[in-house]
Amino acid sequence: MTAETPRTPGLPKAQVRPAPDRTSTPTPSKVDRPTRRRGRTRARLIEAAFAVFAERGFGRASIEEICEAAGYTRGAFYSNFSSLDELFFALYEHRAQLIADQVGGVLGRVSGQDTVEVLVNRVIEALTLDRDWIMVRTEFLLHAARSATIAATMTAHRTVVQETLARTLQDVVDLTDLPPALRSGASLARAVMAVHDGVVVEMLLGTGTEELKSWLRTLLLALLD
Amino acid sequence: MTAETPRTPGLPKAQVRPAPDRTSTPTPSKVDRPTRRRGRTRARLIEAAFAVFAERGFGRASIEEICEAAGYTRGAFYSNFSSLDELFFALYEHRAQLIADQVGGVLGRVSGQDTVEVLVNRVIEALTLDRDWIMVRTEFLLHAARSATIAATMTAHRTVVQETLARTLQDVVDLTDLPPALRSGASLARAVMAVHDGVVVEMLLGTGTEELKSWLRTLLLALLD
DNA sequence: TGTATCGGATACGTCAATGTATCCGTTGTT
DNA sequence: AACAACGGATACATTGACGTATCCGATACA
Repeated sequence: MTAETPRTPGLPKAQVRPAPDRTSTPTPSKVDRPTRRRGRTRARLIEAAFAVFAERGFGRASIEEICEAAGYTRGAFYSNFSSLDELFFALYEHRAQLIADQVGGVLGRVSGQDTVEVLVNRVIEALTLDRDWIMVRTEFLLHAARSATIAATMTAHRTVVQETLARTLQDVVDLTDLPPALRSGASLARAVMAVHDGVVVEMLLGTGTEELKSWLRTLLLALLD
Repeated sequence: MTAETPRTPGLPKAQVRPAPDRTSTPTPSKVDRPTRRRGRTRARLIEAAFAVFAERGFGRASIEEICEAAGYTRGAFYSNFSSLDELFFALYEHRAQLIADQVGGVLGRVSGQDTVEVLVNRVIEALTLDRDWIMVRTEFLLHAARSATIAATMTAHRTVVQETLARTLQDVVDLTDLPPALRSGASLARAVMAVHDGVVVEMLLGTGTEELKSWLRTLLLALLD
């Protein structure tokens, strides 16, 4: 009940199952590709989970609540995931990928000779300050703190972003005089991420986005200039 | 069952109840002071909650689990708190107070003329890097993100620490050349807390305490020197 | 168009956790 | 020492969320 969003099926195609032993591949393009409908359902559940986790928190979110928000019943959930943790994990990977792409997009190709200020502005532009995402990310961080496996996943994603940042910040290394320990793109990237992580705490306590961007700029310039 | 810690009562004295209308104060020192036993029970429940929240997370911790860890039954809990949130709140206030005291203790009186490096070392010494506390604090931060009231509480506590830091950092303002926006004890304190908050994220992902202190020192020196 | 199969819905049993109502031992007072 | 009140334990009823077993409509392939 109270479902008003999807309710519109999709169009399957193939599945991941035990593979009915197709010795003679009928159509060369349907080996184990997951069904279309399935993909949509998964995606919708993940999106709904994002909203619910952001609003209620992981601890207080129930499977049913998420399904309701997505316009499905628990049957759909259990058909796609085996636990709430698994969904949470999938959600994190999905969004983290988006973030990485975004950062990569904005900082993509280094534009040769820029001033530090210009570089800082691009970096700030690239870093996310979306409150919902920050909240979900923070919950995930807490999970990582309790599971080496999850921590590894999160670290891996951070590394991707960090490396992108490092390439951009490589230029800064020569533009300004930095303490020895910070004289590398990698360590500068690590520093920028730390500052970002720190500033973001204030966002959770109510500071507005613009104010925070300004504060972030101040800090980064103080550090890098 | 499985209780092996307290189980030893305390000694009452008075209570907060509707006050039996004592018009003629019998003994001038027992107006509404909470019972001794009560205080101990509360304290033990709070300590147990700290351990349980740190290990299992707020979302997965049950009231019973905490009572068990404290050596009580749920009866004791409901006699002292009305919800898990309330206990969590009390726990936060308790620990936050300890932290504030500690920071105040270490940075208490400013020692006149120190080098920036010495000041930074004292600041680092003062800032907590206790993993359990960081985790509980992060959970609380997430609650604050969803409740203006809780956010206000947390901000208040941060302000206390920030002001202590500000007094200490007041000296730095003249010792080094900083960007205009950072030329005050208050903004420097805000910056130091941001860096601290940022570095602490790495701790949750597995970086060790010493490594982190070193990294924190690097960042603070780069910022302040 | 027929049909095997897939994806999600429905219905059910289970369990852990909650909150309350009540009881009993302990404590401080007279 | 007796007593009144307090603090915590015990017992109980309730509920909400979970996971599973099964069913039905939709879909792709022949």
